[in-house]
Amino acid sequence: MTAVRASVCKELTLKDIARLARVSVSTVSRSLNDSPLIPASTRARIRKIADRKGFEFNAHARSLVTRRVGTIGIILPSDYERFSVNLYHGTLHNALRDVLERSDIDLIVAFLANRFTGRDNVRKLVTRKKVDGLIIVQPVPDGGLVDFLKSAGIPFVFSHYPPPPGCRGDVDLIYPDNELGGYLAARRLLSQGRKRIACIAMGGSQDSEYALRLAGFRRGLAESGVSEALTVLEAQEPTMGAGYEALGSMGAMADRVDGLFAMNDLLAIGASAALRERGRGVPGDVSVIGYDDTELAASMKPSLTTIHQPREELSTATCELLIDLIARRRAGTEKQEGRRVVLAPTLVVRETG
Amino acid sequence: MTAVRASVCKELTLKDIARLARVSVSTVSRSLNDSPLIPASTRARIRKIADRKGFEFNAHARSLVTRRVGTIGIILPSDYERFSVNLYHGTLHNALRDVLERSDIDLIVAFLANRFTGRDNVRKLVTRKKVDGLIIVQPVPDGGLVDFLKSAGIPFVFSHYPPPPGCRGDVDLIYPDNELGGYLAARRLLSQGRKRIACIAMGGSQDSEYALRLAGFRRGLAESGVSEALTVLEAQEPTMGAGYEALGSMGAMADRVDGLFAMNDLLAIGASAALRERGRGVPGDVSVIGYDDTELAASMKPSLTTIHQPREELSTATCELLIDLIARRRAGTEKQEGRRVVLAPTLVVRETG
DNA sequence: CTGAAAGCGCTTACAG
DNA sequence: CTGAAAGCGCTTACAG
Repeated sequence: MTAVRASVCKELTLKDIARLARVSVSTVSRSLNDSPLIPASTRARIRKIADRKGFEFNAHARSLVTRRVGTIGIILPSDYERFSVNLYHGTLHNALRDVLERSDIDLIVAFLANRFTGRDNVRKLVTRKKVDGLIIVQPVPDGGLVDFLKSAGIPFVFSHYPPPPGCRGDVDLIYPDNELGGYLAARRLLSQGRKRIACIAMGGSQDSEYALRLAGFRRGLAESGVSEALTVLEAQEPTMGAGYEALGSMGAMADRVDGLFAMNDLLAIGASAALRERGRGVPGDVSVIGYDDTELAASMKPSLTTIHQPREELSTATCELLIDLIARRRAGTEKQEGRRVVLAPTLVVRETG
Repeated sequence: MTAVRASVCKELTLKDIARLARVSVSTVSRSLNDSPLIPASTRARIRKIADRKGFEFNAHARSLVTRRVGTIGIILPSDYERFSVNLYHGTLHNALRDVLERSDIDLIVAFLANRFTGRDNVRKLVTRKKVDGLIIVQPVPDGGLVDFLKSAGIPFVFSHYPPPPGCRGDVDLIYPDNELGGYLAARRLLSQGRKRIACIAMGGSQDSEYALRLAGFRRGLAESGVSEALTVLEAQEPTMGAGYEALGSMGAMADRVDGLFAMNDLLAIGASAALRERGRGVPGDVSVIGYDDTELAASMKPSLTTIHQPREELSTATCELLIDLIARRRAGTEKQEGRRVVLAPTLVVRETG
């Protein structure tokens, strides 16, 4: 312990500043916290001394009494590190970080459970009081997690994933309108006069994101009575390779199709490569539309027309809601629950469709 | 305050556990910290009670006295969110998180400075005592940052970026051998009998990563006396678009070149697209090699031969060193300084070269 | 407006 | 082996 102390130059505390300013620690504390009790001139004088010395509050001492840390937790989707997931969620995560940074809030990043020890990270972070609130980028889980969060009284917001079927009504969710996204894709293909349309859905997946996109796409086609013509291909995973395979599995039908909607950008890119290999031009012969508007979409040659996920609004709305919930909790204000904020995606027209 | 308390079910403290176990808080504290002072049977009994109640230490109270939090900070490169940077650094960051997760260490992620308020995040995190150590994924900076970290006595490791020219010798750096990577690329092209070789360098950049790769590439060519034949193209930024442009800028020479090394995967992919558009087959007419082995490299059609960055070793070595430094600091053990751990990249042969 | 004092929930000499 | 007590660095009634 003494060795540690020795190696550390100056562990500045309120007491030190108080001594320098010839006032009590109470006054320093109030001054640096901008208490109206202290005259502005005194505040300024003390602030100057603190700044000159590079003083910062010890976050632990402070949190112990104020019961807040200035850190929030972000829970990443469990498959965050898969390329196909990371491509979209990485940018969503960046957007969340941007918004939080604006409010000068620190950010602890974790998965729902530790992937090696299996520990429940959420309970750990919450019970140890390491976070003031949580942004959970995961579908609302069935188990007791939500009950735990509620009983712990910690603010939390679910972001990105639509409510699963039978989702409890007492949690706050913010997510993009996947159905609308699919619908926009259909309208676009139809507006280009495409008739023989295929789409690449995510095979065997219960994942409602993709299911909703497909439903919206179907609705769009149905409005123009084209739905009969729809060929649905099933991809095994949301990757370029799977998109390439899916297109290949069409066989000769691939030579007739003139419009293609893929459930994400990677599938669309893979399918486009397969189309080109068959001698079918994109967008000359076939219009191709992806989903997500990942950064790849803009840089591909030809660049990919796609459905833009409202990342910015999603991040902003999520953080603002959480920050509001944290403030309300501190104020003791009763908070309403069960918000459903649904954000609209947009069509981004580029070269492929 | 009372309102807050009311909404919270049970704020379990050591005292509560002590009451339940009919012992003192000292005994509970020692038991849960596995102190050998307490007989194993007592420890087990108390541990069981704590677990049943879902007790966890209040991290703030604990840190206040132990002077450690169980959180480390990762400082991201300032251009982390650019696609070209994120593609590699996102996976490096994931790898770092994996290693830390294994040790059950929490992780606060930040940039060197807050991009909105301009605040120095490192000083903030360190002075407020929010982190036990720092992994800095940034070139060693000139300013007083390092001096500050040293005077604060906080352990830190610079990861990924090679030491800039004139870098101070008293900091620990772990990074891949970029020169070797370039060399490997040259050897590969030569082994394929390629003679008319071009490379896409990063234009106008002082960035030594790219400079070193180019130097290694030159060395490789020189060994076979082919260096005269080298055409160096300058890209403006490390993107697909820039790679495409760079290749285009070769004009008719593009029809003669038979080997191409690009300073990263995106440049290679963009250049390959341009080559194909000119009717030059990859790898039939031209062998193409990228750098980084980003996840895109494996999924492209044709898949990209590239230099694999030793992300895993880099992450492991970085975290292990930092964890060791933190332990030594606590133990008061004198630590050596100025380590330079250089990791070897490897050639990953795929379809393009 | 200002300060002395209690207290947040832990750990750890110190005394038994 | 066990516990009472001091102390980590803050905030905040409370009293002036």
